[in-house]
Amino acid sequence: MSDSVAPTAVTPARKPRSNAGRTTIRQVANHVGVSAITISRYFKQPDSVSEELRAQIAAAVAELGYVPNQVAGGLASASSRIVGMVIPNISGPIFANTIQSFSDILNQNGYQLMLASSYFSPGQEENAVRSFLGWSPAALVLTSYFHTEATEKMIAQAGIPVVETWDLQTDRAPIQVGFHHQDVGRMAANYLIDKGYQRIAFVTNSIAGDFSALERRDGYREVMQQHQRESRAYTPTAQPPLEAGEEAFKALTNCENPADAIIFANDNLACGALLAAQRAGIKIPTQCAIVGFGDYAIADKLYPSLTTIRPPATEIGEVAARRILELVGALPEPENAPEHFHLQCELVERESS
Amino acid sequence: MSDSVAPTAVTPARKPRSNAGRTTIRQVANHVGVSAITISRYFKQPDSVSEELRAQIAAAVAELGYVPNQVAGGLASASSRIVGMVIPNISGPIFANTIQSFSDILNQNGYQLMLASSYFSPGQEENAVRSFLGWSPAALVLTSYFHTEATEKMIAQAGIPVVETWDLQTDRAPIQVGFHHQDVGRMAANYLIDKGYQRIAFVTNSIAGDFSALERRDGYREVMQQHQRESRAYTPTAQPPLEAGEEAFKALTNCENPADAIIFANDNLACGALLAAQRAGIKIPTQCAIVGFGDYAIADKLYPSLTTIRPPATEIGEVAARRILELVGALPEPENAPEHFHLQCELVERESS
DNA sequence: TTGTAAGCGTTATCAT
DNA sequence: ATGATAACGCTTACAA
Repeated sequence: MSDSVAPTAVTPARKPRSNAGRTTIRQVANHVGVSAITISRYFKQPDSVSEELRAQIAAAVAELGYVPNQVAGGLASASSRIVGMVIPNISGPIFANTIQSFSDILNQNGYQLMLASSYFSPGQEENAVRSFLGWSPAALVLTSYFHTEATEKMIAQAGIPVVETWDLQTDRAPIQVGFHHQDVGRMAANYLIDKGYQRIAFVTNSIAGDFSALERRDGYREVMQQHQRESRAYTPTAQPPLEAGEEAFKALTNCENPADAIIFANDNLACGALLAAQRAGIKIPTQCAIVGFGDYAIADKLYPSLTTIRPPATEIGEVAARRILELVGALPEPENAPEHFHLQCELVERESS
Repeated sequence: MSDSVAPTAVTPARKPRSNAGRTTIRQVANHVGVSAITISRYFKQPDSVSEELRAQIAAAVAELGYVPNQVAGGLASASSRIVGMVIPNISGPIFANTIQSFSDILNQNGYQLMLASSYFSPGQEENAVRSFLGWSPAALVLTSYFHTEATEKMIAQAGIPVVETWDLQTDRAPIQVGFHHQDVGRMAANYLIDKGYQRIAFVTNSIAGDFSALERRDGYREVMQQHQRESRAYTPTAQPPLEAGEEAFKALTNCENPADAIIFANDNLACGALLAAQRAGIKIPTQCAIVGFGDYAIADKLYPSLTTIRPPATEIGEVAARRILELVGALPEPENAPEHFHLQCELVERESS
C-alpha cells in the first residue's frame, strides 16, 4: 500500500436516470434473495419456480407494490401485450359492442386494447396501423377489407396475427371473423315470403359509400328471383336517414301495386318509415310490414317495435379476441382452428312484421 | 505482424436476438451517415436538426420504411405516449362520444388510447389502472370519483396527470372535467316552470346505484322550492327502463292532481313514458310534457320527439385530451389553465314539451 | 448543430 | 430449479 489515498477504481461520474422511484424487478429479487430472472419467471411461467419461492415472491411483490414494467418487457421480448384495433367509429350504433367484448376478453388475459378510428377512410386506417406497429403489438384487428397498398404491405410484413372483422372475405389472407351481408338480405326476404307477404321491396341506403347495404340488397334479389317474385329496390335521395326512410316508405306504399312489406338497409331508415306510417295513419304491419337491419337500441323502443336482423357484433369481438389469444399462446391452441369464422346474424321478430 | 492469425480481440460468442428484420434507428443513421441520436432528434425536435439533414433523413426513413420503436423509446425515457382511460362501459348510450373525441385528439398528436371498462365496479377500475401503470402511461383518465383505496394510492403516486371526467367534484385533487348533475335538474325544472307548467314531477331511476340521477332530482327539488312549488319525486319499482318509465307515467298521470309535466332521470325512462302515452291515447305535450336526460340516439326518432338535456359528452373527451396534451408538453401550455373544467349541458327542445 | 457513451428494466440465451 | 450475462432500440447526460 502506498501512503497516498487509494485510487479505488476511478468511477467516471455516473449517469443516473430518473425513474420516479418505481420498484423494479431487481429490488424484488434482492428482497427475496434471488436473481431477477427468477422474478421474471414467477410472472411468465410460475410452474418453473419452486413453490417455496413463489410464496416469498408473492409476499415481496405485495410489500413493495411491484408492478411489472411492460415497456421494458416489451423491448426485451420484441413483442408487447397490446392488440391494436382500428374501427370505423366508436360512437356509431354498430361497433360499440364489438369493441366492448373484444376489450373485455383481452383484459381478462392480461392484454390491452389500443384503439383508433378510421371513419371509413383507408388513409386514416393506414395511419392508425403505422402508429400501432410502433408498439410491436401482439396482433392487429381491422374492420373492412379495403386497405391502402401501404397498409397491405405493413400487415403482410408485420409477422403478427391480423384479423379482419365484420365483412367476411373468404379469399383474403388475414383471419376473417364476420358474416356475409348477402345472407342478411336472403334471411329477411325468406322470412317475409314465409310469412305470406306478396309484394316485398328493399330500400338501400342513400349514403353512396355503403357497399354492404348493396350486398344485402343483392341477397334479397337472389331470393326473390328464386321464388319468381318481382324484386323492387328503392334508393332514397334524402340524406338524413329518418327522412330517407320516410321518402322511401311513401314512394313504395303510395303507388300502384304498393308494397306490403319493406326491408330497409338499416334500422334508422326503418325507423323513419315507422314514424311516417304513424303520422299517415298507416297500420304496421297490417298494411305494410317493416324489417330493418342492425338491431340498434331504438329497435325495441319504437311503437310498434321493429323487427330487425341483429348482426353478431358482440360475438365478433369475442371470437376475434379468443383466436388472437390462441395464436399468441395466451390461450391453448385448439385442434382444428379454421381460418375463417362465419358467424350468424339473427332475425329478431317484433311487432312491425 | 506475426505469422499466426491475428487474434483480433476474442469475441465471446455473441447472443443476437431475433428482431424480425425490423429497421432500427441505427440503420437509418448509417444510411444517412450520421449518428443515431440525430435521427432521434429529427423525430422529437426537428428544429434542432439542420434543414439539409432533415431532407436526407426523411428520404432514408421513407426508403427503409422505418417506424420508430415506441417501446424502446418508452423505456429510455421512462414514459410512453399512451394514455389510459377507464370507462364504465363502451357500448352504453352515454360514453361512446367521449371515447371517440378523446381518442381522436390523442391520435392527432401522436398519442395512443388504451381503453378498459369498469362496469361501474371500483375493483375492476383498480385492475385496469394497475394494468395501465405497467405501461408507464403519460396520463390517466377515470370516470367517476369513487375509487378503491388502492386506486387512490396508485393515482397519487403515479406522478402523471390524472383526469376525472363526467362528474365534477371540485374538492378532489385530480383535474376535473365535467358538469354538475344538480344543474341538470335545475335546468329542466326552470325550463318547465318558464313554459308555464304547473304540476312538475321527477322520476328517478329504478336502478339503485344510479347516484347521479338522485343529484339531478335534488337540483329539481331546489328549484321547485325556490318557486314555492310542491315537488314530487317518483321511484319506479320495475327494473327494465321502458317498463319503469311506463309505470311512473301512469302513476303520475292517473291520480288526483295529475302532473302536467314530468322530468325523467334518463331518456330510456322518458321513452317508456312516451310509448305508454301513445298507447293510452294521452296527448304529449298537451296533457303532459316530458323531458329526458342524455340525448340518446332515440330521442329525435320518437314520435313525438323527445325534449331532453344533452350532456357535453364529446366536449368532455376533447377538453380532457387537450388538457392532458398540454400537461405532457405535446400542446403549448396556456397562461391560466384551471384545475376544473366546468362544462355545460344543453337543453334540446323538441316536440314532447 | 452533432456526437459519444451509458443506461432504461426486462427477457433470451447459455450455463449450472 | 436457478443464475450470469448480454441484448433489446432508444434517449438522457455530457461533450465538442
